[in-house]
Amino acid sequence: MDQVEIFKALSNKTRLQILSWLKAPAENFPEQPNADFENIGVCVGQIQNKAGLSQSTISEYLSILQRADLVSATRVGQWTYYKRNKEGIEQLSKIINSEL
Amino acid sequence: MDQVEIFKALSNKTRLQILSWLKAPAENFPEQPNADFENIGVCVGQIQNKAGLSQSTISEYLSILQRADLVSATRVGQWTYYKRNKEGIEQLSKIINSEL
DNA sequence: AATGTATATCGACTTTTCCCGATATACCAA
DNA sequence: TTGGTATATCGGGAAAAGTCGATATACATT
Repeated sequence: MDQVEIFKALSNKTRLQILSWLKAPAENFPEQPNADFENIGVCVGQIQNKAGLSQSTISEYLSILQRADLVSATRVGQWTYYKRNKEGIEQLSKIINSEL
Repeated sequence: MDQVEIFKALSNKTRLQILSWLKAPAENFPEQPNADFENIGVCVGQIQNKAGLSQSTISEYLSILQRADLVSATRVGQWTYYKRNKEGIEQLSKIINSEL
């Protein structure tokens, strides 16, 4: 993964917010029926509601975060659940500590 | 300082390189007469030579990095020396560890 | 099979970023 | 004070990102 792409993914207020919401889903989202968001993540619709941007924009933002390895996605039925990707974020932390 | 501005500053290959060069100036730049770059930093011209972009572009890039608190500048005579800003980079590291 | 819901993708428009050359400013030396 | 060097700022054209509404796709329910 290109480092520049990681930082570009983070260069947007809404995407930063999404990432911080996904750090503590229970504090930031109402409960979901049939899906434990601590394990599987939060579905696109909930993130969209909270962010207040259009569905297409949020879907694209989530895929930008995913391409940067900052979140991961799981499809279950008609829903896609996104959650924070611990490894990717640790990787970023390492880049900063070793290269900058 | 706005977090988004910090990540924007890092969303560019050349600016990331500059920052990594400034982490170890002695390894990345030829000696400068009359200026210890470990203490005071590296002048714009040397950075420009190494980066291979225009003078105006590099000057602007350095000021973007400075506004993000990632580097600091010292003017001495006709030269401006830029160096890595340890505090700003530590701050960034903290943001990532605590908020993302 | 038909309809409804969740998400992804497309096309378009606007705003921002990239990067340049030209010019301005600051400082130094003769 | 004139000219030279280093850096900053300005104006602009091309490329990328932000964001939307419309449409496509995928799945579930009847």
